[in-house]
Amino acid sequence: MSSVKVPATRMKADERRELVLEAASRVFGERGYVGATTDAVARAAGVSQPYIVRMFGTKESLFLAVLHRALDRLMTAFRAVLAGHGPAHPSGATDIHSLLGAAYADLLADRGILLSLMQGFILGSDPVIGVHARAGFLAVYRLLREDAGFSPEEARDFFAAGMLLNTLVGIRMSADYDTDPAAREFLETALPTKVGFLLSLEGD
Amino acid sequence: MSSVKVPATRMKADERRELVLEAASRVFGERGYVGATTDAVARAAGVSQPYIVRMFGTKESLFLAVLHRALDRLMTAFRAVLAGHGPAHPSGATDIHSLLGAAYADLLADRGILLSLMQGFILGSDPVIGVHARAGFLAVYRLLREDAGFSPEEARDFFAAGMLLNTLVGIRMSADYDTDPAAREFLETALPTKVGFLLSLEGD
DNA sequence: GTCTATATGTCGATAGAC
DNA sequence: GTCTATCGACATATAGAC
Repeated sequence: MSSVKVPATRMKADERRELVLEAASRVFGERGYVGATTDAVARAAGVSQPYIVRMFGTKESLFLAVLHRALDRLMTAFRAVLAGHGPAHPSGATDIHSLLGAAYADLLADRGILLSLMQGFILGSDPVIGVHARAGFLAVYRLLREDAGFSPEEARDFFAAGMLLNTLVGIRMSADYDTDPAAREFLETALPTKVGFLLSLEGD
Repeated sequence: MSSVKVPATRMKADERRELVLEAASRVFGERGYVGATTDAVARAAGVSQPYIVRMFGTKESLFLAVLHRALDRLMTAFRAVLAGHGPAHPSGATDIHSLLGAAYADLLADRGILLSLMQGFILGSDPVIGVHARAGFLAVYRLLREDAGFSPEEARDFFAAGMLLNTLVGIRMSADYDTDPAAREFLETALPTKVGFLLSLEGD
């Protein structure tokens, strides 16, 4: 087993950047901001650790890039729904609530997006990351209130459902699906259309 | 300023343990599991760092103790409500939903409880902590379903509201209360009876 | 019961070659 | 655009005194 590092094939900056951000989202989502190492991100992206630092300057700005990428994906998906360009709801529902909820759950497909979002959300006490996390959170809130026409109570309940989804993914509730009836009941109640997909993500 | 370390006054093991757990809850809640250092916990508790390790063995088992303490507080508060011994609801409501919700929000008084709970919840991928976090989460779920008589949908919605509260505290949304109308509206909608208290917790 | 001193390991970041 | 080598800071855990 020769684990000699072969130089990664040259790539344009933008492509490599997106590739690294995707890897970083998964790593930050799994281990959290502090727990994730730039070395783990580098290995996940197939490049060297100093190159990660070279590209993003610091671990902190790498995380900020990951956070903003996640927020961009979220806002883009929501705007597509509001413009009538979003995917159909699995149950056939056509109301905005259901469609936005489904769009949010669909972000699960891009592993790490919701998890790194959530990691950012609990870093509110960090003087730099906290500012960005709150700004992003509130931007989504405004989109719901102003563009989607939600009432404050509807927006609150929508966010509550979203935070529950984030938490269920973060706690890896699907790991107990087969062995604990309560876990199974909870998952079937909270995200009936996504349980199968969650279970297919075995081993992080 | 002589910062020479004076030996902490001798104390019985149980008292010191509770004192350390309270300090550790705050530190873990603010910085997360990985971000918190045993040294920061030690300083917050007024003892030396090696003594923390001596008491709990490892940082991991210290966190597990913090997690279980938080779950104990939660379950105890809920059982008191169910036994009719809980505090009254600030709005005068007497239904179980409102009373349990108020009991949950009251845990905010013990700084760090809800935050370290949430920290545990997003550590599901950790092979040790994840197991304890899921077990605790599901124990609360069973209490709601079996002892409080909630339907699966009611339990889901109750948890959703709880996870939203945890997230709002974690992201320090109250930091934007005065400067961002959206933050203000959200906080007033999501936890009308607790905004004042949250704002009084200036500076973590 | 509690401390000081320190070994050991790890991580982010820099220097510099190709 | 990408790598290897390495420095310096910090954190957990151990050893052992009081």
